Amino acid sequence: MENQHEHRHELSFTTSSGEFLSHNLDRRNHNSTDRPIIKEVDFFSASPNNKSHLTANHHPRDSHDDHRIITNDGSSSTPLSDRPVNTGLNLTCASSGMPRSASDENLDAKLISFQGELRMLHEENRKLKSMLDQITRSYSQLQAQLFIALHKQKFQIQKVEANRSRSGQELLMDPRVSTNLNVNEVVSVSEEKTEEVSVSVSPTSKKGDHRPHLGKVLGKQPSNSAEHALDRSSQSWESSKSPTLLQDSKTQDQQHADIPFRKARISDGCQWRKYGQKMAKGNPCPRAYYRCTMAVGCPVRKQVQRCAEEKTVLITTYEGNHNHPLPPAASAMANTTSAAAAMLLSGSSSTTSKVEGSGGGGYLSCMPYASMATLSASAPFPTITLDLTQSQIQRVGSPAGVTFPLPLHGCPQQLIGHPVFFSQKPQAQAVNQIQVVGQRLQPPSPSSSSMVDTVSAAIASDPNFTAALAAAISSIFGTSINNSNNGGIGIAHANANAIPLINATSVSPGSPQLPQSCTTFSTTN
DNA sequence: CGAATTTGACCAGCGC
DNA sequence: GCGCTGGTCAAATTCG
Repeated sequence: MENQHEHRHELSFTTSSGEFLSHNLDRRNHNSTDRPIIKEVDFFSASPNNKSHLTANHHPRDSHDDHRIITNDGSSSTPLSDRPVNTGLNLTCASSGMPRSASDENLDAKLISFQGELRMLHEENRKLKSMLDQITRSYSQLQAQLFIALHKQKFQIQKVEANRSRSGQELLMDPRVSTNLNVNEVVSVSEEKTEEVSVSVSPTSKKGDHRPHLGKVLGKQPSNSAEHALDRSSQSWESSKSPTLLQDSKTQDQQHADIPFRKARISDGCQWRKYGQKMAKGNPCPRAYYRCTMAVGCPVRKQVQRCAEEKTVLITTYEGNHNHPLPPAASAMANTTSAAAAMLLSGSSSTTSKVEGSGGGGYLSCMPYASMATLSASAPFPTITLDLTQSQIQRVGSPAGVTFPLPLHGCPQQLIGHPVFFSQKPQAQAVNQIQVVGQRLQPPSPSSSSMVDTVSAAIASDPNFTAALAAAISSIFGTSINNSNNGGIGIAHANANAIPLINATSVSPGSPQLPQSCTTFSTTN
């Protein structure tokens, strides 16, 4: 009977509803006299050679394939109906006194019935496992959102209390205070949408430095983490807070420094060194300037700035061409980006309708994934691409993950030169720009249609994309897009998943690489 | 202590 | 010419 337990245990283990399966096994066992369960399990021995072992003397350990049928590893599962199985149930029915042939037929019918039942169980097992996975994911997401919500609530309460406790005389004595308060309000609004600062900041004990440091919680950040820098930039704003507020926020940060939630950090695969930061006109968020440091003298630079309209959108503008090979891991994502852009090239009207129908950023802050719309703001005309990196983006709550950069080495030729991918600085390359504008009106080549369809389907199922696109277009055109649904809790991580959409292949062979620029819009949820 | 980041200063382009 | 804005530099600061 020890073997019996062993089998039952494994069956239960491989079934999401182990209790249910065990129940069925017990029931079947009762129907088959006192024969050990082992022999019933052996019905489904995977190897035809085991047919000879399907006897009452067969030891279950002799047929490991029995377990393989219903292991969690679906790849090793073998269809039961594909092999003739000697059920051995004649032993259980031998006492019936039926003729041998009739008994065999009866057993065959039973066997078919059992096989069908097992298949059903198998299918149910698979469904239950998928359900369990989904539930687990949802649980993680909800847990993360709960942490964020609690943290935000506490933070806001403490901030209100801090504001109340401050004396009006203090406000009058230091003219910087009022100004800083305004800044704080702006920062607060930003935090309301992204929770960037509130989620994972931790205090620093260094003298005179009241800025919380993400790195202490998130671990060492790669130098190419643009959003990290932006986070720190946002925290730099907070460095201008009054000491009272700083003290409060510091306390708050200390209280939540041990929050298990970690933001997913996305890099674009290149190494960037920040060389400047400026406050841009019309945007309360600072613009950060980065230089590619993957190779000496690489002229590529990028600017990262949060969208003024939608703080969850990161605007990353690339300029120049890399003079070095880019990480190979980025090629897959680059292809995806190219395909996605091809979709957009296929028809802007459908894209627009999707944006309008998406309800703005309603989903933007609710989804655990990020997608990316890409615009070019540096060109005299708005251009749009997108990045479907969401499949590679780490889920919130999972260990810090990194996606890889996507140089457009694999960019389809029909995309090269199109303004969506290839916008040049007007003041620098006026002639080339005219060519670009001419290409702008050209439809995509038919060869891209299948890819377009594929990507279109993927995009259609991604509300994040439409939300990002809505914010991007809103930023560019200044149109108001309905954001009434944008009340969800955002998962705090910014995707500076900037994608260099420009590649040397976009320049005719032999010609010098001209400075090029492209702006990407990435959602940060 | 080295590397990366921050940040004020400086410079250039552009419009008035 | 002046002011505004964006981009870059480089010393100071921070961090591991």
